[in-house]
Formats: sequence, C-alpha cells, structure tokens
Amino acid sequence: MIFSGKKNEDSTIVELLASSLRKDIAFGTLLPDQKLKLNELRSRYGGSNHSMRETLRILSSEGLVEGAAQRGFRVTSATEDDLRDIQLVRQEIESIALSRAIALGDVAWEGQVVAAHHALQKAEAAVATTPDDLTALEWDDACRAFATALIAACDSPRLIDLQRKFFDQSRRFRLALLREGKLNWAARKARQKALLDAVLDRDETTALALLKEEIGADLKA
Amino acid sequence: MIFSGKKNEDSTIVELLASSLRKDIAFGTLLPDQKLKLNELRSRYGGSNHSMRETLRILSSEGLVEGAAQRGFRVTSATEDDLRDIQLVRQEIESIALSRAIALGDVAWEGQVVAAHHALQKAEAAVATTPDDLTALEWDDACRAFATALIAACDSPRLIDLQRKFFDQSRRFRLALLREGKLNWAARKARQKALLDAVLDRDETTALALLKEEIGADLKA
DNA sequence: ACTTTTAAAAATATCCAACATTTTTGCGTA
DNA sequence: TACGCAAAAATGTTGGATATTTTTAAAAGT
Repeated sequence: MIFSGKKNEDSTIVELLASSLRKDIAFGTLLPDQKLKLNELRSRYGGSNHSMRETLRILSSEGLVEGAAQRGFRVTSATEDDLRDIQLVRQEIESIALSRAIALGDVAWEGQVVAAHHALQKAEAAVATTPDDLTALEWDDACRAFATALIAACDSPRLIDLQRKFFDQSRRFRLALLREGKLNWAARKARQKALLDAVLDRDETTALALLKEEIGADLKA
Repeated sequence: MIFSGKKNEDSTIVELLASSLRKDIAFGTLLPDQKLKLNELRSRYGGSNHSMRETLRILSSEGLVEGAAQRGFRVTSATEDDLRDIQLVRQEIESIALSRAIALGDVAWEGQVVAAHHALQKAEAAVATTPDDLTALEWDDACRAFATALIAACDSPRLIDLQRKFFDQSRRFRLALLREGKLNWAARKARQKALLDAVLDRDETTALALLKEEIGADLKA
C-alpha cells in the first residue's frame, strides 16, 4: 500500500461486490428492509449468481443484511431500536477494549492515536463545509480510524474485530445524521479533544465516560 | 428427521453441510489450522463447490474457519491464546447480558433458567459416567442452553447473538477437556447451583462472579 | 363481498462443467 | 543450500440448466 490513500484491496470479485453493496447500504441507496433479489443485484452490480450469493453471505456476517432459508436476503432493518442496540454493544465493547489499551499501550500507540485524532479533526472540518458523498466517506473513515486507533493496543484480537463490525453497522445512522445536518461540530471537536487528552493522560475513568458519550451522541443529536 | 430429539432444522444443503462441519470441528475431526480444500471437503461431505464455499463463508462468520483471498480456508487455530481471548470475550459479553437479564427478567424467565439448570444437571451426570460422543454432544448442548437461558431476558438481540457465537467457538476446548477427563464434576455442580441461586435471588454481584468463574474454569482445569 | 383454493409466475437453491488466475510444489541449476 | 522456473494443484468465477419453494394472481365457493 505504497501509493493508495485508502487501500482498495479488493482482490476478488466478491470483495469488490461486497464493497459496492456496503457503500450503497451505508448511503441508503439500498434501504433498510429492502428485499435483495439476486437478479436485480446482478444486473446492477454485475457478477454471477454465485458470486452475488457469496457476497450476501459476507454482508450477512457483518450484520448489514439478513438472510432466511429459502427466502433470500434483505437489508437489515434500521429502526431506533436497532440503533440503540448497536450503540449499546459498541459502548460496552469499546469500553472494555479501551480500558485494556490504556493499560497496555506504549508510546507508538499514543502516536497512532494522536495521528488519527489529527486526521479526524481535518476530516470533520472538511465535511462541515462541503458535505458531498466523497467527503462524507472520508470523514466516516476518519471516525473509524480514530475509534480503531484508540483500542489498537488492546490485546484481544476478537474485541478489535467486534469493534470493527459494529462500527460498520453504525455507519448508516451516522451518515444519515450528517445528511440531516444534525451534528454538532463544536461539541464533537471539544469532546474528541478531551477524549484524546484523557487517553494520553491514561485517565481511564474520564476516557471511558467520554467514549460512551461520543458513541451515544448520535442517538439524540 | 421425524424422530430426532433435537430439531434438525437444516432445510438447505448449505445448512446441512455447515452442521456437519461444525460438529467435526468441535470434535477435532477437522484439526485447528488444517487446510480446508474444497475438493477434499466435497468428496467427504458432498455438495457442489458453491455450496461448500457458501458453507465455509458461514463458518467463517462464526469464527470457526478463517479465509484469505485467493488461498482458501482453514480451521481457526486453537492455541492457548485463542482460548484466553474467547474466554475474555465470553466473560465480558455474558456479564453485560446477565446484568440486564437480572434487571429485566420476569417469572417466565426464571422458569426457563430453572429448567435449563435441571437439564444441565442431568446431562452432566450422564456424561460423567458414559462419555461417548453422543452424550458429549448432548451435554455440550445443555451447557449452551443453560448459558443461553441465563441471558434470555436480556433486551439486546445483538448481545444474545454474540453470546451464541462465542459459546460455539469455545466448544472445541470444552470437549477436549472432557476427553482428557480434566473436568471437576463436583465443583461444576456446586458452582452451577450457586449461580442458579444467585440469579433467582437477583444477586447480581454474586451471579456475575460465579458466571466469570464458570466461563474461566475451563482454562486452568 | 370475503375467504379459500388453485394455478401460474417468480425467486431461491443447487448442480455440473469449463476456464482464468493465483498459489503451491517439485526439480534442475548455479 | 539456495534460487528460479515450469508444472501441477487449488482457488475464484462464469454460464447455463434444473429442482424446489415462495410469492402472486386468478378462480371458486360460501
């Protein structure tokens, strides 16, 4: 990944399809609860029926779509209950992981966190002024990178994996709030700075409180 | 499948294959880190290459198998680190879920828990005397049912789903301990009874401590 | 009118056979 | 022994064909 800003490592067709579908689900091009018929998807995204089925199995394992035997797949619903549940899980998982990261992280980790925070600041400023799709995607990626960096020093690969999955499930909601202009940029900036400082100070209590607030902020925003 | 005690809801070929592979992974017929070549699997379990690929995607989403682009699938490794990680995640997830269940559960839930505990007692006694494969499987299912019942009143579908997935990941280790005769039946019985009582008393602190012990017991046993 | 039955259409699930691409293996050479 | 390369093996992908199931729409009966 020498040249790529974002590494587009979609080496197989199935991964390529999965990326396309993920993006369209995140942006709401594919709506919650929408039936995903194989032939429609194929004519829209390409690929054989098998590739598309495999793709849907992958998205299914990520919680973005749901499949039922003999009756195909549909986009996972996105009700307020779903949002609440996802946020609950994110808060719990990321809290545990952050605790461990704060206990275990070294200086290199601190560097990662600082860098991710810096990139996030830039991305937030950019999307606040020009909220087109591409900028939105980069902003969302920056959010993800910051959240990932925070727990990178955690010693549990499975917790890290869960963090990734549930963050991706929360994308749709975050992008929706952005579209509706319901994000408080000043508050976010202050909170993120405070979170960064708490982490660097290894102030676990404060950091966890701020992390939960950061995750929960999207709900009633 | 008209007579089977456990409802074999494998309505599709893929689900059937997944069940077979799950079982063989749990019992160690398919060893950790073993390469899973499609043609070998097909001649052993049947199914077309696509069905088998889909099956492996499913198992992959359950953490039993791992896939890498262009180089196929292999059984997930099962080192001590893996065990530790799985147990950590189980302890955290199930603790959160049990807390919520204790707070929210009604009498029907208590009934479920009592019933599952009763069945577990029977299954433990059975497997302690005749540890053949079938009995072992039934015992393991009873363990799972008890753990599931404990958190059934939890209001987070995603936590419940995670509990299921990580319990299934821990199967291999539990069955291995059984095979090696490293389980302390008396201690287990006492602990399970104490856990049941704590839950029925809504004594969260005690219940959580016992739950963590129950999950962690398999490690140093 | 309203449910129930039945027939047709659509969609899913599966398989086979072939082919392109990538990875692994085995062997000869430096 | 290490290296590189060709052969073999394995993965990834496609198209077409077919069985089975679900969904739909129409027909029938009360």
